[in-house]
Amino acid sequence: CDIRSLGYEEKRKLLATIEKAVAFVTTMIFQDGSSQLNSEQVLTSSVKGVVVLVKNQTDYPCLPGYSSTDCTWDAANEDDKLIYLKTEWSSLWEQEQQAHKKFTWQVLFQMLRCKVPIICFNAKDFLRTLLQVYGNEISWKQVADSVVLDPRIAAWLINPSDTVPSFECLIQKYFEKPFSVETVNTDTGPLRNTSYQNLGVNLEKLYNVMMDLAHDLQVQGLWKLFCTLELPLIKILAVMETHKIHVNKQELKKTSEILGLRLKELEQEAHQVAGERFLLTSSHQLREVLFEKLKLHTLCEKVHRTEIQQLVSTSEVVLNKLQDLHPLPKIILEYRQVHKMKSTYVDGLRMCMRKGFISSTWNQTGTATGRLSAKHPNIQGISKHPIRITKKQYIKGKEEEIVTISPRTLFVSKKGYTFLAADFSHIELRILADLSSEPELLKLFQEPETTDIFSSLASQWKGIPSEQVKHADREQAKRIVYSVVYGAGKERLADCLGTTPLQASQFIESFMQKYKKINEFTKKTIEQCRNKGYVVSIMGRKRPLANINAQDYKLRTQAERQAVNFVVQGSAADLCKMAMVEIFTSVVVSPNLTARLIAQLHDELLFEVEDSQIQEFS
DNA sequence: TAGTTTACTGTGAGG
DNA sequence: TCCTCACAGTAA
Ligand SMILES: [Mg+2]
Repeated sequence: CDIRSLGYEEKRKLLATIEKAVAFVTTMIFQDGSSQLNSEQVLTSSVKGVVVLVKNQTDYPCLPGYSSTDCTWDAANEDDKLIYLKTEWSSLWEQEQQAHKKFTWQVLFQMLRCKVPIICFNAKDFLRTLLQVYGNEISWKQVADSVVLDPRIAAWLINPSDTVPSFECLIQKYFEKPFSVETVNTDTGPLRNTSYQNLGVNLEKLYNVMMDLAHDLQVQGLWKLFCTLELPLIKILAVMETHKIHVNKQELKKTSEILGLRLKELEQEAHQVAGERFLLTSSHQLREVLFEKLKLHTLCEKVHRTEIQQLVSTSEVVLNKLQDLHPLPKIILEYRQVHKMKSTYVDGLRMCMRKGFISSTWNQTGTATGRLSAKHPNIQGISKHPIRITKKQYIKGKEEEIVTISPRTLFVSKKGYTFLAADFSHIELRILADLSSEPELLKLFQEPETTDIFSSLASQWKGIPSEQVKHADREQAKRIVYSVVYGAGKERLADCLGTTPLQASQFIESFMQKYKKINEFTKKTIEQCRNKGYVVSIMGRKRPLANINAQDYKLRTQAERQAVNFVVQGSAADLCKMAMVEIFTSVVVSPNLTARLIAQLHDELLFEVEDSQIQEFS
């Protein structure tokens, strides 16, 4: 039904029906007539309305106890209602339209409030759009209270390596019966009968595929992970995406100019010492200058090569080794640092800016390990370290000024609010200690005198008193631990530490000797993966690794490293998500806390907290 | 032909 | 050594 044709009594009845529904299957409709179920990229055109299939059948197979045999596709229940809710109004001043608008959000509000599951492909986009359209009528805490199901996330839990690009792909892969998606692209008229029916058919398919996936999740022991972690996260991310972070626009413009000037200077210097003009940003051209013209690599033992083409690399580690041979590498190193800062953190951020604010897009199904990822901007990858650059003061004459630029300070909290971060301490290493039961490592974590795990580790490993552990020892211990655990070879570790491969191999050997149980853990993990074809994290998250039994050595050993890495990184992701859900929920249920979650940086949560609530929130 | 799009590659920031 | 995203150059 179209709610515009309903009378008062019918509207009242509809709201009552909604209360008693078993599920809502829904999609947004866009201006161009497409929906979230079309394979073409959405979000290019604005939202026009929402279509909801209200499922009312009483013999509905309840989710946890679902068995796929009672599900028949053609039995679209007659009690089911398909409703269209128009969310955009051309002329709001007409009283009749005002009434429609009010009723529309009453329906949507009811759907969110009544805890009946809302099934939606890309549910995060749906919830975010509701918050954006009804920002004044619906609060973020109300959205956080709703119950949503997203089959895309279910599919990703079953196999995190394939991300399911569209609804069509989802149907092809997971729908028991081979039906194709009905094309719904009629860009004329509000909703013509044909497209209306096709949408109904597709929503019915969406419902059924969600049921099938729910069953699969239960069979694979992923149901609890899905319900307690991933589903609540959908709402959290939707709410996060509606919160805008203020960035210092003037500062951004100014630093872009300063960095641009410095780049010009460095470019000049580079051309001068190279004796020719070339593009400093081109690794190909730089390689020609450094290695074909100047032949610097011949004066240096064992230089790193590129992955695919096996050419001599121009990466930071190589340039560091070449520093004493020629002035060019040092100039390039600084150029790269300044260029990265300008292109990614200053100009890149400006591109993401809308009216002085930014808001990242979060991807819940983009990683193979269960982590989140962010883009536009990638707020998880903003540089921590400030850089110092010398700025020539042309106006005042010969004076030089040193300015420091730190990308993170470009983000500013709202007036009266403060950024507050909470993070885990060495979560991956703790998980490793737990999973391996390595006694020496466990002891270090349990000892109250351990203030810094890597310092203690360096002390214990090298047998030197903890007071004598230097910063370099700590850094070395840190690198060795993570490198060895995830299976780095001696060459890679040597590159990483700046030592010889021989020394690196001795480090690996001595580490394995001292912490035998860690080595046993990696062996056991690989063995389990060989037997089952997949590895499992603490919360039961899975990663199938088809190459674990491959003939090809390179592919097989890669799968082995991925297996070990997944168990640790994936388990860490589980715990970080648990913390995220728990802390977010505690803010939602609090009647007075107004703190907003800004970002998740894997093991760190960043909030914006009202100044007067910092104590209570902490 | 000139200009745009796409995929791949190398590099470097985060964890 | 694993998992990401952004940017720039290059060739198709
Ligand atoms: Mg930390």
